[in-house]
Amino acid sequence: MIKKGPWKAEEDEVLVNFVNKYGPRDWSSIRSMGLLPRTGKSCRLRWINKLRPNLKIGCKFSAEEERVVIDLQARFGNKWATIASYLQGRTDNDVKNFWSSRQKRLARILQSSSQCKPHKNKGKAHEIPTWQAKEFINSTQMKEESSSKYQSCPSACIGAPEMMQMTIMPLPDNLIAPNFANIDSILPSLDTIEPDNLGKPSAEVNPLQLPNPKLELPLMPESHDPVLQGLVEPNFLENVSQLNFGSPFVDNEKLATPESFFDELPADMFDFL
DNA sequence: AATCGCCTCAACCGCTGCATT
DNA sequence: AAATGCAGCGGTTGAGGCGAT
Repeated sequence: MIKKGPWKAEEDEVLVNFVNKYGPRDWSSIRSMGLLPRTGKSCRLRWINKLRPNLKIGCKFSAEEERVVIDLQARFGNKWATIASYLQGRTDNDVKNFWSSRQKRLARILQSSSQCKPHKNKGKAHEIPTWQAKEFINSTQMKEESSSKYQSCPSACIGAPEMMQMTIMPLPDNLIAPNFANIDSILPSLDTIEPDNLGKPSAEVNPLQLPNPKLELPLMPESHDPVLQGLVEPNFLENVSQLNFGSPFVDNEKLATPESFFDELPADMFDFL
């Protein structure tokens, strides 16, 4: 009979003793030896995610870690184990959970911003009123039209004629922000990461929190979540107006109305941030 | 105080690649 | 070369906590 579900302290103890004695391998022998009625797979997962030494248990991702995950996800995609190898004390499960909850959060922001109905979670700090979302779109478009540096991505020309009639926030000339549509431009130093390090266990890679001259990621403005922080700041519109939402995944012809705009966006459009 | 919705986290599942037989 | 088992990875789900109403 194979046991599933939450682990008990006694089971953890048995598992730790096993690893101390035989090392983190031969997981299936834990069951065959009659030590635990768990699959080797389950034992391995428990060890990696909870019992392994030097894990950051119950510790939220710091702003720095969040920034690293966001940057590396843009570069590597959903290679959670690879990303986790750059974060000391974090597992692929941690990174995966962080990312998926962040995605849900962003998706909900877009969703609530695109619907003119009362917000279910009133009071949440990251809510965006619809009017803000609309100006968000407009200011982005105006930026596209007014700045030649965004012309490299024509698909950023989003919106419809009626949207042009909306109030436009003036764009301060002194604002400087990276062109997030080209994620590589904000990841210059990642080019220097040695490929040989990718995929290795964190103990073998230079974790971000250890001295690593080759991994110096550019700092975003101080924030907990760079996206949400930017959205709730007083200068929200000024910030978002700097963003280029050009995306190869957006079919411009479908973006006929402000209402349809958010529906057509890929859920991960904010990944550029 | 009760309810609801969201968030986080732990654990499982399915799949793939690799090593061994 | 084929079969098998194992390790590892990414996706998904469910439970519990927490804050807002």
